[in-house]
Amino acid sequence: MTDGTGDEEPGGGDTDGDEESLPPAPEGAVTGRGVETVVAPTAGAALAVCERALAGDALLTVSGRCSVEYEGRASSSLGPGDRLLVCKPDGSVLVHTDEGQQPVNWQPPGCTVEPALVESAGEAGDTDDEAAGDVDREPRLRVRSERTTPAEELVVEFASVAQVSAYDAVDPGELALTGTEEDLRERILAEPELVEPGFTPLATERGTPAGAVDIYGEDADGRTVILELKRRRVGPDAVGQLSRYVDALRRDLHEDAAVRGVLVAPSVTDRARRLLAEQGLEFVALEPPNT
Amino acid sequence: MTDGTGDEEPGGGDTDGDEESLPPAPEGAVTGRGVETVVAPTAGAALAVCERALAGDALLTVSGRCSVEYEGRASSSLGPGDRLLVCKPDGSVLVHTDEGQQPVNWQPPGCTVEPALVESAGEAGDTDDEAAGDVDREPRLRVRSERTTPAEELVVEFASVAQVSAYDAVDPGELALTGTEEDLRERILAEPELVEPGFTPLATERGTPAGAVDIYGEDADGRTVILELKRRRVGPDAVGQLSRYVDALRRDLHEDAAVRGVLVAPSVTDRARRLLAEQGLEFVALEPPNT
DNA sequence: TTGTGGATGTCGCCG
DNA sequence: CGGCGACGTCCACAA
Repeated sequence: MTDGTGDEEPGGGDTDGDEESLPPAPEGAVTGRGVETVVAPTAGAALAVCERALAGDALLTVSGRCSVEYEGRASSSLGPGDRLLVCKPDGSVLVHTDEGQQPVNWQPPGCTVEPALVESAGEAGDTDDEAAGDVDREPRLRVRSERTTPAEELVVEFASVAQVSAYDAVDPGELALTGTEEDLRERILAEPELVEPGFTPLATERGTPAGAVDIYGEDADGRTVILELKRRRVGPDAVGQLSRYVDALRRDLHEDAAVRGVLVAPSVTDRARRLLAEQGLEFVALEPPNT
Repeated sequence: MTDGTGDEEPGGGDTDGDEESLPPAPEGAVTGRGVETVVAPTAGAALAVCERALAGDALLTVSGRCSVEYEGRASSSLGPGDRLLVCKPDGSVLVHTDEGQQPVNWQPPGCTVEPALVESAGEAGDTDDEAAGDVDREPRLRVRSERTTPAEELVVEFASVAQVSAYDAVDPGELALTGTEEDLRERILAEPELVEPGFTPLATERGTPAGAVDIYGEDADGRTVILELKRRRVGPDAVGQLSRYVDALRRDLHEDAAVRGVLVAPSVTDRARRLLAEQGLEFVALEPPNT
């Protein structure tokens, strides 16, 4: 399936037989162009779509009222709210609220993802009377994701599922990005005089005891020059980085003061400029090509 | 609308009248629990749902075959593939492929989002014959997002829309997170002897010419002590940070060698430990509470 | 608006 | 697997 225009239902993609009894598309499912969706599903129907998506390496999205618990490198708890859960076939999990570019909770690629039905939560201070609406005392959809090294667990429990979708996504596209630090390096290697007249690059990624230097070379007088490149305006952290490399290389070459350190970036903050001056380091304004 | 269990259609939420002629829900739309969805829509139907979602501050998701162009701080181009587009009511835009936790392209909150119909792309080396399938020579859905400072533009053009959904999400939830650097600070302020016997915190976020110090205090002998806190294992960058603060404070206090610098973190890499030793700085192993 | 540093940062590369 | 640094990093907070 490479043209994505057919009406194949997700979940039936590869019949590896590694999972017995994949559920059929639930009643109310709408399908087309690689999508299988149920709006306002029962918890059971939502579970069925989840299982079919996961078994068929489809992109799973669930919209609904949910709570989220995370435990691992840190711990977090998130009360009920309407959110979008995305589970990718590579094991990534995202929980997005209606705000912010970043997910409120997540799990990196490579995680296990296990959907299940659970009896209603009834955990944190629920009002036990029956006035809470039509979602209590019903089975709920819970999606649990886990990984190791480090051990991390994410649990999303839906009080109500607004929509569940499986999308059989095929993506051969490769992102072509320009304007990166790598582009800046290539620009300098092609035109070393952009740094200063007589500058000669000798190596990239040259190793020092403190790490690899972006560009290593020498100036018109034969002095060693280290370049630290940044694709955007730099602050104090970049100065510290350059400083470490210069110190390490001076020590390594056993000849003090013969190593110049140059920070190459579009611009520099005041504090960073001061730090550069204090340490006898230099700055050259140059930005990466963007086309 | 606060319970999210009704069947209100998104897009009709606030009739501010600032947009004339909001389109009606297109034919084939399925609604329920705050969701309005069309599977395999025409480009026109997809546009209608997009407009209704944006006008009603709903979470908009579009699944389909698309290409993506970005230009701004950098530039990128992404060829056709099946992806998930998410547009949030705060102006965030995400383009997710089937892999990776991070979006392949995005726009931060505060952007304008403008959906439109365009005549088929026909830009990059298309085969102009009619064998390309049923999506060419048809109007296409294009979503264009823009912001200023910096000027950035993102354009997503769909050759085929598999599904479009508007989700009227309401989220009052607040994330409660523990295990952060802030938690580590509070732990130290509550039990300063965890750093060393006789340590006395005097201030947090104390300013220096190099920036604010995490914890400022003095040891049992009355010497000034600076703490730099990290919630996880630290590398050379954290040493550089601490070093800057110590240097700045020594200069500021006009009394050399009277300032101790201590890095407090769960652990430290070899290289960072060496850097600490070289600069006469110290390390204390301590991690943030995680519950 | 800009500067500065934290983050469950994520991601890729390399040893 | 860990170290290291880039990233269109995003993000909150302070000046």
